[in-house]
Amino acid sequence: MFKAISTSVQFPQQEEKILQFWKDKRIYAKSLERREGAEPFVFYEGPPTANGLPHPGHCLTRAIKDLFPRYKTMRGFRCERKAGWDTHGLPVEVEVCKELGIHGKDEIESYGIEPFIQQCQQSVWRYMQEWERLTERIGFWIDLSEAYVTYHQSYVESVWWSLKKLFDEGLLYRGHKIVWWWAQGGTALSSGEVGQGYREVADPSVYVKFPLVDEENTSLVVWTTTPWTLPSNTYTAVHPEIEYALCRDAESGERLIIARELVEGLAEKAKREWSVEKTFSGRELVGKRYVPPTDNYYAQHADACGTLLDGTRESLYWRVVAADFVTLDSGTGLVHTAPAFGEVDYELLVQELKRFAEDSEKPGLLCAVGPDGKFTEDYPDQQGVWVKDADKPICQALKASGRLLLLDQYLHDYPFCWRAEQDPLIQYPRESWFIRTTEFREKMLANNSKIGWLPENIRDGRFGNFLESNVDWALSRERYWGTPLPVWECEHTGRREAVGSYAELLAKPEVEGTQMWLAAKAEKPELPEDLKVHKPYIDAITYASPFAAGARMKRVSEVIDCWYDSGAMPFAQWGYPHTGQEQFQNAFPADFISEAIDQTRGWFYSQLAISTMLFGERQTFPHPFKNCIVLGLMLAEWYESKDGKQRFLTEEEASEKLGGKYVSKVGKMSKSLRNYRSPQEIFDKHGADALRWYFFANQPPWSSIIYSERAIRDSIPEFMLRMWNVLSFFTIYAEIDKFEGPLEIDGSLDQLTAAELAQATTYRPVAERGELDRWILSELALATGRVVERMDAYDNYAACQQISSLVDALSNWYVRRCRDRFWGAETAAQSKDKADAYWTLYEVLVELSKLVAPFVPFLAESMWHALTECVRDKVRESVHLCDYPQVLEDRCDTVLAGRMQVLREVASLGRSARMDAKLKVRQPLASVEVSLADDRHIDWLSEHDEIVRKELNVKKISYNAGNSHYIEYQILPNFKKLGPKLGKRLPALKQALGKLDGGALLAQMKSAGKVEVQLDDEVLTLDGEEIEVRLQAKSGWTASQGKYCVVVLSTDLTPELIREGYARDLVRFIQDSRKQRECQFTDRIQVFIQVQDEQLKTAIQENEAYITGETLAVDLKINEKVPPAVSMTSFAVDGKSVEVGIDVVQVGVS
RNA sequence: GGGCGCGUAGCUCAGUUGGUUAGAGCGCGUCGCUGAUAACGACGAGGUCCCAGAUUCGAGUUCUGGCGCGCCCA
Repeated sequence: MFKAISTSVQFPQQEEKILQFWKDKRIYAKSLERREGAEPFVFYEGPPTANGLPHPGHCLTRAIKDLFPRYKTMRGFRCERKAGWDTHGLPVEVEVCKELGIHGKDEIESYGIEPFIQQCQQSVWRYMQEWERLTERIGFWIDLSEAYVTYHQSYVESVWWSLKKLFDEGLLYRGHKIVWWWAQGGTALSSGEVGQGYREVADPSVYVKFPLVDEENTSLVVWTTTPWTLPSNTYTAVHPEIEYALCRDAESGERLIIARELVEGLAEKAKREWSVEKTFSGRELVGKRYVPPTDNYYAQHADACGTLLDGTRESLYWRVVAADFVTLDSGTGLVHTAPAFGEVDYELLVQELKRFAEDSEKPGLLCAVGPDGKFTEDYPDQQGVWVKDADKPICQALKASGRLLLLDQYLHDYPFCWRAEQDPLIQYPRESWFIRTTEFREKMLANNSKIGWLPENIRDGRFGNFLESNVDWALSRERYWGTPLPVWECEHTGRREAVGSYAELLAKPEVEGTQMWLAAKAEKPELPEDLKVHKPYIDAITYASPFAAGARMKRVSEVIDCWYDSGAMPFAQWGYPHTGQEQFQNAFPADFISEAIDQTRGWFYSQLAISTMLFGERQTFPHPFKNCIVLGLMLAEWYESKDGKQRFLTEEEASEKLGGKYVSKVGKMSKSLRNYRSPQEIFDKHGADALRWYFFANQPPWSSIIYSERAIRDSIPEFMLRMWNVLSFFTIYAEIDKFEGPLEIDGSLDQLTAAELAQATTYRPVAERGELDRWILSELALATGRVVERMDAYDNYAACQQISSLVDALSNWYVRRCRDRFWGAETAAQSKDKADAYWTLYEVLVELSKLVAPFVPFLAESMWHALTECVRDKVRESVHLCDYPQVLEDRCDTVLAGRMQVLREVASLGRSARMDAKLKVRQPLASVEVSLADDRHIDWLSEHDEIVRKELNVKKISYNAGNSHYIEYQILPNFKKLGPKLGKRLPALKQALGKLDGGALLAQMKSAGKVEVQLDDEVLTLDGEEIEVRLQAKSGWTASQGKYCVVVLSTDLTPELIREGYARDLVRFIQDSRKQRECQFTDRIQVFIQVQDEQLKTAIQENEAYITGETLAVDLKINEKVPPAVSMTSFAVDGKSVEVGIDVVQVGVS
């Protein structure tokens, strides 16, 4: 038996109950147990950091990460889901510094590294609870209790193992690199961090003259936006292919060298008159020596020379060199090169160094700036001055010495520290550790080419390009809270070795320093063991050097980039290879991962790079992941007052506080602006399913998604509520009719498949049921097939569209057209048709609950429970323990689908035509005529149009194809078919067909099966496939036209039809009264009517049986005495007044 | 400056190997239907499919060059 379910439902509360049910009954665990031994579907969780609050963007990733594992589990795979947390890195340190009120490395060190990292370890769990709550609330099933954690000893040791492997293969090395340097914080920043800090600023734009040494009164003109780098100038770069010009200044007579193309523009800017004396290629400039803008280094090294490989002599500094990176986009075509402060500049120096012989003097790295960002004694003029503060005095000095040609301002984007917004970053040379990823470029590309990227353009676009321009991975960080680089160095020889685990370290000869950890632990027993593999404890451990007798091996001081931690996750989550070898083998590579697009250079790369380097012996790509959905950016939507004074409101708040005067805004989500609402608000107001469905069904996941409360709210009526209403409808009548459903079945039940349901006594073979039943079951089967196909291709968006249109078909056609089958007086046991209707709707709902389970898991569970309550102990306790629906091929009926589509169009056009004629549907009409483009379905339609007659409230529908006098027929060529055949003659054919009588052509086609058309000198014969018939109602008729047909209304009304319409109006009014009186569906009533108008009275009397039947009235009391308890309400039917009152006489009679 | 993506109705977006009448949802307005419905249906916008060229019998769709926006990177 079923219990009626109310249509008013509070999804959020319902979801909370489902959460509790899942927890109490261990449903997630059971869903895994059920798949024990099944083929695995491997999912990797990209670890979030738990030291910040989760925001709406995380909801999307967590939703999509849940969807596919749920789906695959229902499809029969075993999908373990291990959670993970990213816990290392600069953001953690910065948070802790904030709390402690300290800034910069000096202060950390004086605070003490030991207490500092202890704080860091604590800090990473700050928002753990919020994260876990979000994860659970959105319905993301993942094993949080066994989460991997990047600071755990086993994880760190896995990372060490991998680094040792790279070290032993010569892939981990120490070298120079120009990094983005945060001088105040004393550290390099990762590219991701730098990217967050770009801001538009105005920098000085200076054009400086570099006088040539060997040509009097002639200067190179060089441009820079960083005057502070001029004291470290080393070379001037030109492009060998670009044309340069020697110009003469009309006034001063001095000669200047500038790229030919830029002469005029620059002269104008400088307000000078320059005449070009001659031009030459950049190649001719190469090697020319010049005087640098400041003499700090020049004074000492002006004539320094070295020996080249070919034995010739070359000056070390201040000459023109060739470089391909020089362009004419800005500047002068001559580029000031300071290798200490630019990556390309540095590269140029490296190239230069290669030209010199092994034993020669070589150019050094000129760098007049210290790591603190201040000038050193190498540039005494500004010693101790912060570089940016030196721009002005340097320009002044240049002006004084006559070297300054032009001073201007230049607007451009420049990076600042993302944590300290006032601190500009500078490029600066540092020694650091690198991984030789460039050696694996080809392999990484090959690996990438096999990955199933969604969207596909990531492979050859963003990600592919990134791999193409791969540079060695700058691995080390001069920080504290991170995986320590496991390299120990001999204090005498400088030789190094890597260590793969803590045990391996302790097994080294003459180990010392372990007591530091032991002492800390003794003092604070609560410290987690994991800290012993971190700074400073690990730094304390030394051992005897194998390279020099008596020397000690000491660890290098750096920690590593935390991106390496996350990229090592495929094996480190198991502690591989020290532990978890089997788990690793079983869960590598992943079938599926998903993160937002910002992970392209982050987790997607770190995983691919590490895996490619480490598991190169694997012959089959891709690894470590096969498919990856790259999610779009999540944008915030908010409302604000027109003057922008009140911002970041919800729509409700805005309309409340600001009246109508507000505007909506969309923008990037920003932590500092706090322009988004907590996900919890959405969960409380609308529920997790609404949010999930909005994410899955409203756009492909890789397009950017606006986190719009309104849009999320809209997904409730559009889809969820519609489905819920159908469920509610079913249960209301199933209860009234005592439909037993699966209770009829004595045999075994499990998950209510078609085969199980077929055991029921009143369940009839589908083939024996009516058109509508067969149709909706066919729609279900067809939709199931398409959903599975799309989901297997990781295309949730298209899958959702299939589900949506299925629910629309169910609610707006099947149920709508079947309602009276459920209202009949006979019970389901008595009436085959009624039983068919129940079984059909029941089965569709059961399968639908499984179909939507991965998408809206809460709603699906509620549906499943409502549908299975009566057989609870016999069937699976959760829809998530069921198998995903199978496509029942024998139920797919595409012919029926096509016919029903025409039928639905007839109904739709009929309503449209009625609208035009201002004839409301309650007014019955004698007939309509339907003109079809072809006669394929005519017979079927004539037999099965009862549903449309009811829908349109007409007595008769007549059909024709090609012989209606209401219709004009236009014949067009089928362009697709005839295009390749006729080519240029197609427009002529179109014209020729247009001139002929369409009706006649159609008749010809009918009788002969072909038409003949005169085209030029030729007669073309066209078959039915080669022409297209287009219908148009002739003017003057109430008609509506669609894709397949035209519907023409007969608007003639007889008095009888009019009276019938009156009766329907009355029924409608009585039903409304029942509703207002809150009558039960089965209550019997007495109807009192006071009516004077004779026509109306006749109408009521004539249709009494109809009226009482529809309204469950015992009888109608017309113009009789009304008991005082009955209140009368008057209303007008077609302008004729009538008073109606009702009284319940029998409660709940079924 | 480079790479990638996007530009279609008031808003958010679909638009399948090119086929002649370009769609959906939302919002808004009007009307209608309704004893499942907080729903639903119909009608309304008269769309320079960002612009310009090219290919083609035919271009929203392909190619080239612009313009604008977003993201990533310099």
